Amino acid sequence: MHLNIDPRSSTPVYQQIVDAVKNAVARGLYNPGDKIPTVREMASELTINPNTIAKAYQKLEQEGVIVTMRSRGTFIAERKASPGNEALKKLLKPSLDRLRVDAFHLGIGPDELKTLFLETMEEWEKERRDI
Amino acid sequence: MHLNIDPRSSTPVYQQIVDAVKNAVARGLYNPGDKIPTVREMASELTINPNTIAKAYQKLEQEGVIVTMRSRGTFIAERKASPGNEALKKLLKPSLDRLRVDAFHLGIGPDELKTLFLETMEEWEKERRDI
DNA sequence: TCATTTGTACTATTTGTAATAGTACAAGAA
DNA sequence: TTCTTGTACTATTACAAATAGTACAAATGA
Repeated sequence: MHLNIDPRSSTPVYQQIVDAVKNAVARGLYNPGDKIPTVREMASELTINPNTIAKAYQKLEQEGVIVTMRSRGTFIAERKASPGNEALKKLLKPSLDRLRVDAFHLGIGPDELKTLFLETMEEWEKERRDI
Repeated sequence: MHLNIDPRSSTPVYQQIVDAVKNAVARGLYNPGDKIPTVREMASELTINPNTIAKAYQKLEQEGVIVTMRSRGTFIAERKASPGNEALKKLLKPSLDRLRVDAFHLGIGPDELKTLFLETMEEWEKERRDI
């Protein structure tokens, strides 16, 4: 579990941990059932207070990314199925709009953005062979 | 300038203003040369401290979204050209990756995400006829 | 049974950022 | 000059993040 945490970043450390774990799972670096380090282990690895790690794990569990089993450890959760849900798709709308706004102010038009998006999607699909 | 600011949000008020203005410009609601309210005007409209508005305007000027002219007011800047810049495109990579990760954890696969993305792009192009 | 492991809970403290309040200044317009 | 408008500065309050330290709860495993 090599996480790059930047204590000087404006995004909170616990949030960086949440993001990093979600990223690793989405990339297939961790699969359901895999054990991740204990709160105390990761705290000493990263020289971060255990409370901060615990907070990150609690958020990850709330989001259904991991499951914790007392005295056994913490594990990557089974992936939720639930596709086709319209409500869920709407959760992505703000991110998509944000992307469009950012692109605009970088001087990147709709066509270029489409290309960049499709390129990124292809990269992801190459890396993950297990989806 | 009807901005919806939520003082209880976790994102700072000045950042909400920055986002709202960038959003309005990207949607074509404001065009280069348009005057936006003065610091004091917007402060009294939104009942927010002028210092907070000033901070937002300073950030917007740093990003090249607006230009301020002392004693005249603040205006939407000319849009920067600068397309085709590889470095700029790389700035969008984190947002694109983030989108992919969020979609994954919502149970939305690559194909569905592509569809959602293209739908969003079409909506934007319908709204803006002046790009 | 009993020690160990592991996540959880709690309080106190420090630090940094956001926001407000109030005042004052600088530069251009009228 | 007077007014407008953005800018700068200090002080203060409020809140979230992070650390530190301690203790507890539940399951494991010898």
